[in-house]
Amino acid sequence: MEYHNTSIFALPGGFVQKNEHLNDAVRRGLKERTGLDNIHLEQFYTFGDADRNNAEPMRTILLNNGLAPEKYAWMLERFISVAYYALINYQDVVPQPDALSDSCRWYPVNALPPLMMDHARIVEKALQTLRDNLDRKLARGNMLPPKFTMKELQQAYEAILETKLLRTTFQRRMLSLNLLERHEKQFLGGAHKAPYLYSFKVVQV
Amino acid sequence: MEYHNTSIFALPGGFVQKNEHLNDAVRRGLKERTGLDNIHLEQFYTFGDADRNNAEPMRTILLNNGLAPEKYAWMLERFISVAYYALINYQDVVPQPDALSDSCRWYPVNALPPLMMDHARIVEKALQTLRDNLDRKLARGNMLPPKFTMKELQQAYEAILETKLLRTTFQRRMLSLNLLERHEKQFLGGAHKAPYLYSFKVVQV
DNA sequence: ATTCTATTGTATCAATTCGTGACAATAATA
DNA sequence: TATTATTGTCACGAATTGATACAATAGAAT
Repeated sequence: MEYHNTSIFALPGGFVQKNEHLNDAVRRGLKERTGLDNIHLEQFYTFGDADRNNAEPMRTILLNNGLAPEKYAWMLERFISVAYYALINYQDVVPQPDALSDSCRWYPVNALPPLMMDHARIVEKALQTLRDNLDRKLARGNMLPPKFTMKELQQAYEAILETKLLRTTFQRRMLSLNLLERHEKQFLGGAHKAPYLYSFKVVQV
Repeated sequence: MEYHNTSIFALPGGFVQKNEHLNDAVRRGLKERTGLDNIHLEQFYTFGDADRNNAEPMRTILLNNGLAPEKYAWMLERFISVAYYALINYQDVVPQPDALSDSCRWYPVNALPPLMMDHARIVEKALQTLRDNLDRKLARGNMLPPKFTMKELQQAYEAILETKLLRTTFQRRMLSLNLLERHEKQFLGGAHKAPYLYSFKVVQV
């Protein structure tokens, strides 16, 4: 997300209202930027160093939006950020900028613009959290369609872990995890045997 | 921790000062209650429901401490709690109550008094977090002395996971994790073969 | 219709890891 | 010196994993 006329890039975020549940505030933010609703959001860390807030960029942002910094003094103060990620299919979503920003769009994680404050660290921590114990996380995520092929599942793993996996071993392991339900075959592919479709079983708490 | 004359029990906690790092605030709280310093603290979740704060018990606590609720109105307001745990040897520590409480002591997790607000859920979440991927966590914790026997290590696992583990398998697995360094033997035990001492290798980032 | 092609579901087999039991090697004690 | 409980390690079958092979297709090309 880039703020108006500033070349300052940031992760999308927002403030929690006085009587709003923290989780609701995050859902609200997600809805505003993406239109998405009913998405599983995973809280992964709370960043609370006092010096992570930098009044300067914030002042610049306000000024470039025609807002008097004195009137929005609270925005320049120190705040604590509770960070969340969601797993979605980015092709389904065109993110919308908010009033302060002129662009909000997807970037590959390895080609992010320089981010303000400690936002790069936040991305790092999100990836780290996501990568360990991926199995249960993909099931709760919203990255794959309700029904998907084993190949799509494998590609999701490979994208997140940034490694290649062996097809047969992967398939055997996935099936043994007992998280998948097998459905009818999918016929509309190429000139080859059609794959089964799978879905995640309803969550076993 | 029990508040003065109230039968209200709570996990020890505190507020973050305006210019204090979040992590420092937690360290400060730990130091005040336990005298412990340089302990690895693991942040595990941030609890932010708006209705988790309940003004009533807080008002009772203030009144029973001779404090006027009007003067401490901010304490009755909604706040967000960032939760941390640490792994320590509880026998090394006698926790100290603070100004508002008349006792602060250890309880077995399965024999906790009824806790105020959502503190029982916080304990639950801490245990859950701790239990998965225990291997790396014990190494960073401060539960075991710098050098310990394989048996002590196993007992730590068994205490946390609340299961019995097989001695041979456990030993083999621990050694294969490549986290331990073996030292000289320990001679002061009973009438039997003396065990080796081990320590955790310096953290491999 | 028939052949061809790429992908998919499984089977197979060796390599590795794990569960289990056995056993020899002690420190202290009697 | 014998006794005793605990420890380090080995041994062996069972289970899991890595790697390769191969038959079964769904559609395209002939």
